[in-house]
Amino acid sequence: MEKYEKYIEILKKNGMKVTPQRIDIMKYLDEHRIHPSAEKIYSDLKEDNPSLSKTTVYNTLEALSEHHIIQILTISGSELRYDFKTTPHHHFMCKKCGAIIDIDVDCPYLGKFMGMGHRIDEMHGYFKGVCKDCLEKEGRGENPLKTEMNIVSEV
Amino acid sequence: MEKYEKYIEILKKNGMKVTPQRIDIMKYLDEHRIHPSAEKIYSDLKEDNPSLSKTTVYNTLEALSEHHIIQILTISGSELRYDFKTTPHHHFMCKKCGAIIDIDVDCPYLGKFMGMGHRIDEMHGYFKGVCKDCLEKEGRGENPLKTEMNIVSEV
DNA sequence: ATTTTATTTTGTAAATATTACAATTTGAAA
DNA sequence: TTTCAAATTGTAATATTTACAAAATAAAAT
Ligand SMILES: [Mn+2]
Ligand SMILES: [Mn+2]
Ligand SMILES: [Zn+2]
Ligand SMILES: [Zn+2]
Repeated sequence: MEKYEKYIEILKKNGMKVTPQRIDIMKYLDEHRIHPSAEKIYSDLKEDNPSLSKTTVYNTLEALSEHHIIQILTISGSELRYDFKTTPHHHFMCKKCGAIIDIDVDCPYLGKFMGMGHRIDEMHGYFKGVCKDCLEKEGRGENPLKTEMNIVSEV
Repeated sequence: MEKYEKYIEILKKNGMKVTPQRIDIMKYLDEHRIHPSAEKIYSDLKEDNPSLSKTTVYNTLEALSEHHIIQILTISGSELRYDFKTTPHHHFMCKKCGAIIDIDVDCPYLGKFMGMGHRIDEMHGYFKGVCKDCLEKEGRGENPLKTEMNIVSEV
């Protein structure tokens, strides 16, 4: 795995200095599409680079997101999660196991919102519930949404 | 303003004890549809009830959300915001002034997601940008989304 | 109306995530 | 090679949320 060129390219294209920490963090996000937290990125990368600072992780994530190289997900509510993929897509979070997975659809409402006069910079579609794997382990249980809206299709 | 009956009804219907603090918090959320934070609810209500505890605010918000009397928004990323309205709708947050406003649309993807085998309990549509008012004060500026996807309609 | 009891409220302390800051290091331009 | 703005590091501070135990109280039982 010696493919750093990809990340160096991206950094240079954005006028950012190329540092080993930035390359490591980008590579980690690119190869771990689980939308990890800053803490997970830090603790995993620290194994191979013990001098890595948590502040560097936060600084880097902030810088990358400002350049739209990564996007920040607020789906969890307790910690920010980071996504190497910046093209619009939705996310599902399992409240049992914490997994966050991509849902590849694009939102049909963007045009409508633009017409309201606001400037839209980001859009996030978040769904929360219990994932297929967890359901198979623990049973399907109740679906709170069903009581409050009409479900289009049931599995 | 002596309409506590509404909130008492809701609490009783959900098998929750009726307390003045819970009534105050529900009434506040019902009458302040700005999706306030726990801190804002606390500091505003504390003026009329100086013995109110912040823990009570958090406990109450947690209890109300578990009974689906309110919903929790993770749109901000730095603090949770609370919404008395629980029927599905989207939100827009202005990154300049912090305002969060309702967008009344419903998501056409719910059926598709259900078909994937996950149990969906919540859905959140979050849009972020700069609101109309802030734009009029400070100019429209750049729209980062425009570079990454095709905008359907521009104002 | 009084007693009883499980629940709620309260205040403080602890936990967690994130940011601020100053000293040191370093990437890259000169 | 020298220079220097920018990045990294470690620590301290901040902010939000949760844990916990004692006191208060809503509501059920008497
Ligand atoms: Mn994603
Ligand atoms: Mn709302
Ligand atoms: Zn799961
Ligand atoms: Zn605004």
